[in-house]
Amino acid sequence: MRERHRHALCIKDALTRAEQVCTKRAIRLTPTRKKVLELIWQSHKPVKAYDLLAKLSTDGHIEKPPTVYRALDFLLENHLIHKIESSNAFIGCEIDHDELDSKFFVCGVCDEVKEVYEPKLDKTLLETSLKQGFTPNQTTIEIHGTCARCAK
Amino acid sequence: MRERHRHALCIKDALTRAEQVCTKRAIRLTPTRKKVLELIWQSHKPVKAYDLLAKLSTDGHIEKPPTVYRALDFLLENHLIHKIESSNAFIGCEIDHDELDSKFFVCGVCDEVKEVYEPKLDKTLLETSLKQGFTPNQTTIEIHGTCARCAK
DNA sequence: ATATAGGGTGTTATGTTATAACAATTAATA
DNA sequence: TATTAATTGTTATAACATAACACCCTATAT
Repeated sequence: MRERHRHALCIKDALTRAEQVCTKRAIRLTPTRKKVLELIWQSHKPVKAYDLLAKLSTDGHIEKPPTVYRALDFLLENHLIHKIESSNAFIGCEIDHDELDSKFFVCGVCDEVKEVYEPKLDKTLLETSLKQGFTPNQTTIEIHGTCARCAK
Repeated sequence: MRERHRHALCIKDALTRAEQVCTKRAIRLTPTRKKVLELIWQSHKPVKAYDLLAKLSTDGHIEKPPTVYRALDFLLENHLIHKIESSNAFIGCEIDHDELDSKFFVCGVCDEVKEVYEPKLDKTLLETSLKQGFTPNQTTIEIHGTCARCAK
């Protein structure tokens, strides 16, 4: 957890934003979807689908894969979470952005992921694309390394 | 296939480079590893591990997953191929570069992937990292969209 | 030439990640 | 309140990847 980081607020904010987005788009944040989003937001580390599945399951009832993958698909489509492709795991969306520009720093020591907003990088990416005659519509930008805290 | 693109030369060049790299590093490009590299280089589209496995198998003999994954691991470690994380597939390395800076354009129409060398993008990525206090050691940069030919 | 150490391969089994297909239920709407 | 569209439940399986151990080459040192 970051110093001076009140994570409970992160979770609360994320859920509030999700509610707003869903209301605005007239789509439903059903209990399962909300629960999955909450579970993902328990930390800033990406979460695996089958770990979510385990957490959704109780003594009495074991959830099956489609339950969690459907919730994940919904949350992904609505940009409430992202998938970290290089680790097959999911993380809450921290930023209000369009589809193109998700960029993640993945720390190999603490496993936390930070999503950044960086127009300059977007600009360079777009320029590079245009130079190739390429029309981008979705990017996977995942930078693995060591975060500032872990480097100390 | 690109216009004026003699793909047989691509394959030949790739294999020649691989031989050179292996000689230089005193490592062995065994028949299986070479065959896998050749199969990957059959096109500029990323290839799935189990498709390689099928191609390695003959009427008389079915190869098993470890055979192909070991060859892939070897080729990845020596930067002779890359993994496209967002599609769980593998592609020949087109560029002489250090570990940090693989960047791919993935066309959603023809499925071809182009690896680019773009120091300016590296520079911006590094600046963005430093701004976060982040020490990068490996990047996943995969831009999905439509390539120039397919856009016509 | 031959012992041996290390790298490479064969094989079985299993672990991990994700989706197809169809039935049943619930919510929105006419 | 009947209809329809969206959501969920359930079974099965597809797709992707590795662990573990036995065996076999091949390089090298004696």
